[in-house]
Amino acid sequence: MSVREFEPGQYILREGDRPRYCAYLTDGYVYRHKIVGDGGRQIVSIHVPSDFVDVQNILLDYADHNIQALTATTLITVPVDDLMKVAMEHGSVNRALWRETLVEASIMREWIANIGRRDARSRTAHMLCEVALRREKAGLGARETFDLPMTQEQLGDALGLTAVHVNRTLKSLENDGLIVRSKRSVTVADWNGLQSVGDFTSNYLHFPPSA
Amino acid sequence: MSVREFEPGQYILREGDRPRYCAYLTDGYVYRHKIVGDGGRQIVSIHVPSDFVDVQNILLDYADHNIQALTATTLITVPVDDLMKVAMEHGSVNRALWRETLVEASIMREWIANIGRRDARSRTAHMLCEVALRREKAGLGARETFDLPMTQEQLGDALGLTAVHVNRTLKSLENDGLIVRSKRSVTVADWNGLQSVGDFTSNYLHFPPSA
DNA sequence: CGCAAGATTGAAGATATTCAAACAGCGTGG
DNA sequence: CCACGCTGTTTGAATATCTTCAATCTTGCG
Repeated sequence: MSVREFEPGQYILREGDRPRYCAYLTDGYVYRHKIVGDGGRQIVSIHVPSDFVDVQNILLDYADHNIQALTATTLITVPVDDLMKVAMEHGSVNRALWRETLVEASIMREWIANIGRRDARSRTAHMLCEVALRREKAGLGARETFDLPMTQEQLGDALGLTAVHVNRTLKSLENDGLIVRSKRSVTVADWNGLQSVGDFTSNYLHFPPSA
Repeated sequence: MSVREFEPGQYILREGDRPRYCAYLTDGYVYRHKIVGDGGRQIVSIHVPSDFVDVQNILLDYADHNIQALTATTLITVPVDDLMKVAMEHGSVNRALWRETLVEASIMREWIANIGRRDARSRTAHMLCEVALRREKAGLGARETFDLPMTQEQLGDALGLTAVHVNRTLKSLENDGLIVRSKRSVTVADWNGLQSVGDFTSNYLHFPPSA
């Protein structure tokens, strides 16, 4: 295995590529996205440190989506074949990796519901809650304060909205005292309120039962 | 393992339940869905015979979504523990099951993109193409003709639309000669056209290379 | 300083929803 | 056999939400 650094915006894997490495994210944000016919882009997942970002492709012959660095990131990469070998020899590794992909799938289901059935305000609040909580659980600081290094364009691509509408939505959340923005960092001013607006519960994240 | 029959609408697993069985679908349609705060429902996947419908929950402690029979269905169920035991002892079973969950995850990514970035017409066409092709690959007949036993309400829940809008959208596709409807079955009148409107390519389904 | 990328705002327009009503198909019971 | 009721479909009109277009403003940075 080896440590690799990526620049903001740099592609880690492109759609159609054959995955060779599996990567564990130690620092920075990474996201996956797909491009649709009219040129639109949809971000399908966001990753925080301690996520595996390429197990999804481990058993598939080619990538069905792009993986890109959002910020400067550090990844630990392991050749797919080696990882599979270890997984096959050690049931616990196998189960852990598999479980990771299942949790990811659960998050994707929630995204489908979020994008399909919640309006812009609720949808945006929901996603802020998710990122906040996943960062907190990864030991990256309290849920109330975190850097959200995404442009409004990128947020729109993640939420199925336009950048303009994201702007108005964030403003609305801020006006209601739910969040505070300064530059590109977000502070949750009212966690319960945000959670309520976002119709958010953390069940789907399948956090292991805390000790 | 045992064979179980379900009535249309019957729940196979409910959100919050502890999954005990893993099921292989031999006959009928099954779908998964989540309920959001305002009572809205979002279908997050549709299953055709030859799909495993409960591997997603196999390593998770409780179900994060509901699984429901769309039509009368036949499932072969295997206790989760037994299946895991077999998977741990046989690498090929392990890989096959895992791969199945990864393909499902890929389909969910496409759904996110479909709902997030395509308009109603394109979105609807895309889903028709997906179901048509998955049925065909499962040996259930040519892609051009298949029963679509979903109500427009259910279609709406799958597409993130209202039933009313689904109705207008289907009419529009029919008026353009892309599909023909009679009762609740759909015929694809112009596969290439539908595929084009739906911005559909089958890459994300990860069909094994045909012999 | 001056550029470039991103954020913000307004106005107009498109897309989808909501509400309401009418209609069709189908199984049940008289 | 037909009436009834139920579920689902279809249609229209009004409305809400989100997008598009375009301009202005802000911020970071060479």
